[in-house]
Amino acid sequence: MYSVRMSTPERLIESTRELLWERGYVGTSPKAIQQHAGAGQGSMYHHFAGKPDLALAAIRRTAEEMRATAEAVLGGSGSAHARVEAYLLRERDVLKGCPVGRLTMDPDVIASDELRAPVTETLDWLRDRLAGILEEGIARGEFTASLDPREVASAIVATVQGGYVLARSSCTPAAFDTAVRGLLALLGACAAAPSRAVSAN
Amino acid sequence: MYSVRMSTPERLIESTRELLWERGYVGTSPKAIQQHAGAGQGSMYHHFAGKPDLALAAIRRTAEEMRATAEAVLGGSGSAHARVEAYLLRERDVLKGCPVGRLTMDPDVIASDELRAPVTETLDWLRDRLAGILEEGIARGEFTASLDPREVASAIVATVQGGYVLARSSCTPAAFDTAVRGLLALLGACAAAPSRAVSAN
DNA sequence: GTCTATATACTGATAGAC
DNA sequence: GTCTATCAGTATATAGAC
Repeated sequence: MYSVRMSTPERLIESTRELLWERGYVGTSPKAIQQHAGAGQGSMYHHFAGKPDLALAAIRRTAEEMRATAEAVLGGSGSAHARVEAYLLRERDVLKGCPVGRLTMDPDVIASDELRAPVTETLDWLRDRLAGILEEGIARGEFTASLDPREVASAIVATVQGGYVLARSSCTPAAFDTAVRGLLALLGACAAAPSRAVSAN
Repeated sequence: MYSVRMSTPERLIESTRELLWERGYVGTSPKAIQQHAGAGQGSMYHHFAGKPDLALAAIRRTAEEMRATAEAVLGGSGSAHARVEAYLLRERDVLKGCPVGRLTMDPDVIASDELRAPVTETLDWLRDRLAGILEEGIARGEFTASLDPREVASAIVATVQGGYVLARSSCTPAAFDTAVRGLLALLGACAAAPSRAVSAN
């Protein structure tokens, strides 16, 4: 239930965001949204064409927020490794899963080009952003040049998405952290050998 | 629609397995199962107590099958690295997602200890199996001893689960492969330096 | 903008005939 | 074992009063 000071469309969008995160698109009914938002049926259908329309607004906002959250960490200063590490170790509501990534398991979202678009764009953006940082890192001699930045970036995003799966499977946020530490250990081993880097200078 | 030679309970379980894979628990109705199985309402409720009971039978079988499929690759001969690589590169119905892992995004599955148990057990088993293989690999000098087998095993499972997310997000199986190649590249860089391994012998 | 009434189809199940 | 009938409740709206 949101503050009365939030407009009805706002409350509907925010309620939809929460319910989509918690129950997915298939598991979220207009009625549940209305009750959560404290809005009537007519009110919802006055402001939005229907469930897909409202979901689209909610998904777009969630996607945008996720990009902003990631950018806040990835756009920081520090070495490439430090920024990737900061991204992986940033605080997360691990047991709730990724509000964007979970939508890929929703058949009705995947079946709709419109609903899927913000998901695709966000994960693509994240992978490309990480790839750019990794490329910088390679150029600076932080990582061995043998790494393909795009492949490693994909592995990073996948580890995070899969980390949510492991955490939810075992009902322990620690399972997420374990996977992330495994990835960081592998990434750390790809630091360009210091001795060689030094001798190359 | 299954062969008439399959018993009704069998057809119901197999139909449930397919629908759970495709639409999840929340998105799968008893009616849809019955139609897919070519069975009537009464028939389904005669053999199973209800939707959760039937889903449990289906999930258990899917989990068992996944363990068998993984074991067929992981139990093979070859170096630890080769077996992990074979597991990661094995053929998959990538765009359909992981029939076990996708259940972690199903609120009703996660909320039920009984339905969640086979999921937890399977992913735990897979991580432990991989950890054992990695430990072997470290003992044989294939990987640097600085790696924690359990952490890396978690990262491997997570990359696979997240690979499905990336593939479904972009509707391209290649996205899965890209993430896997990234992980394999990182893992390859953790091969115990050959020169040092030789000099240590 | 919000409300109530109404509508069709589906959900998940029970009852009892055959 | 399978079938049809029935049921209370939900899903996803539309219509029209206020």
